[in-house]
Amino acid sequence: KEDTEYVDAIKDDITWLGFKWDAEFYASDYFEQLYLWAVDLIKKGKAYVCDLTQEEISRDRGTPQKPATPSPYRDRSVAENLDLFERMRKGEFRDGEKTLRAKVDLASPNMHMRDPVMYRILHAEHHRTGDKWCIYPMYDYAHGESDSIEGITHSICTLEFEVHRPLYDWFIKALEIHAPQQIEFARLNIDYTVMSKRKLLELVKNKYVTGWDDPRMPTVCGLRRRGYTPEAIRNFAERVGVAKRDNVIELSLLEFCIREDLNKKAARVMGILDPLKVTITNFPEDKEDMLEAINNPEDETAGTRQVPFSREIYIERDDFMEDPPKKYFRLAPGSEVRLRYAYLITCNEVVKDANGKITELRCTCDLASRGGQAPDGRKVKGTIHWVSARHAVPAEVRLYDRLFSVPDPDDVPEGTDYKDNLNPDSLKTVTAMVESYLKNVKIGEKYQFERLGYFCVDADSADNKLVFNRTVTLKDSWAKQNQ
RNA sequence: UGCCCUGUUGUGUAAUGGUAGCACCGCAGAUUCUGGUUCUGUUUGUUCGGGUUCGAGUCCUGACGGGGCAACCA
Repeated sequence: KEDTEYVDAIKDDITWLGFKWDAEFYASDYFEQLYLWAVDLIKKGKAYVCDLTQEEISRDRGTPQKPATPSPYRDRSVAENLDLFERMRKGEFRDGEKTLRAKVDLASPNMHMRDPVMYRILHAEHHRTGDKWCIYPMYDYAHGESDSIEGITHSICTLEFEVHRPLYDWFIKALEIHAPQQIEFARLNIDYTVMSKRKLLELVKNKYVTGWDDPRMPTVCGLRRRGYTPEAIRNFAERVGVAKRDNVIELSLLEFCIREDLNKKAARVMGILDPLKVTITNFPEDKEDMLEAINNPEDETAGTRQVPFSREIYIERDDFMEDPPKKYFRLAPGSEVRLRYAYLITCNEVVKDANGKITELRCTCDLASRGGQAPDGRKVKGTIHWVSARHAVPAEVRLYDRLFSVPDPDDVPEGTDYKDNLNPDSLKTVTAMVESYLKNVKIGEKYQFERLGYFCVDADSADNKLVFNRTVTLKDSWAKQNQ
């Protein structure tokens, strides 16, 4: 019954990724044919009704080295099997009382060949067939036969079904029907990331994350909300390739793909995640200067915008150091930097509170450097981003980190639950000051906050509140050499 | 101690029996009003041992490593 919820979600994801499908098929549409074929197998002496319980079947299955012990019902007559199977369908038995089993090979080293169950009794409502059926085919029986009905030539699935292929082929051959070919490939893994649906479901159920579309989830809808684009994901998949060997892809490849795409598309914008007030002492109190900023240097057609500048601005706290190391290009006492698109400023005074925390910088600017270029042609190495204090608007910004704090969440030390390694700092929310230009953004739009990273307007930003999810940080060679 | 799958740079993926290539990562430079982008250069690889061959990542053989399999789940 809840099946449709997942089916619909998958359809949404596929559509969003940019794919279409010709037609939809449901295994349940084939229940009648599957039933007829099962009868056919009974008649051929290749299937029988078994009264053993689940536990008994499991107990008698043997081990890879030791053959299974035959079910006492294995040699029932065709007539009796036919009668019993029909009565199973009619609902004369309770759940689990009987099964239909294929008569294959009890000594096979492949456990799936040891008389697998084809049908079990389940008095349950089906989301498509309602209460028409009380016996349902098992995956191994339904899979190949459905493929055959649909005229499939190549049936692609993941590696864990490799051992099922002999059985897949066995049913097709026994039924003498069109033979599709099953081909397996390795699933995609990403380092530091849980990909198991079972485990992700637990994270959702137990509210470790806000839902399947939590921006930290490695789901399509999660990536989407995080700001990943279909193009980037498709590109990623293409670069990863398909093969049969197990793989673990480095997260950096995914990040490369999204940066590559967003670099071309995302409008540049200025925002300050951790504001530090700067007063330009020689800038008139009431003056408002409008400066021209380029929206996207990678895309001429994106045009320009006007950015207001005034006496009081905010800069990133990281962009000032009182006692800078050798190669620090940004603001420091006595040093000069460029405020992007605005003026060259020099820091003269550092104001601190009682605890010694820096609360304000007092700077002077070169009024002749309006636009960012000094008339005398002198060069400054550093250019930092800023926002006019008077004009800036607050925004909630969510910074995401890896959900897990171990290299491989699927390979945690013995005895620990993988959830014990959840990273408590995987979500950090800060109040940022962003340029007023962002007041009218739409949900889903992507921006690059200059020097900070790519951000996506979140679906939560309803009631006039600006909410951004950080998609991915910019590459930062300075941070790297200083870690 | 059964059967199946699989071993190519740090990662992923190519190479009719004929120069081991591509991308990411890393490193080094150049350009730059984003320490971004772009551009250039660059380190590192066929798991091991036999065999066939003029020639083996590729074929044969033996070992070793990794993964999977014993649900009335899919």
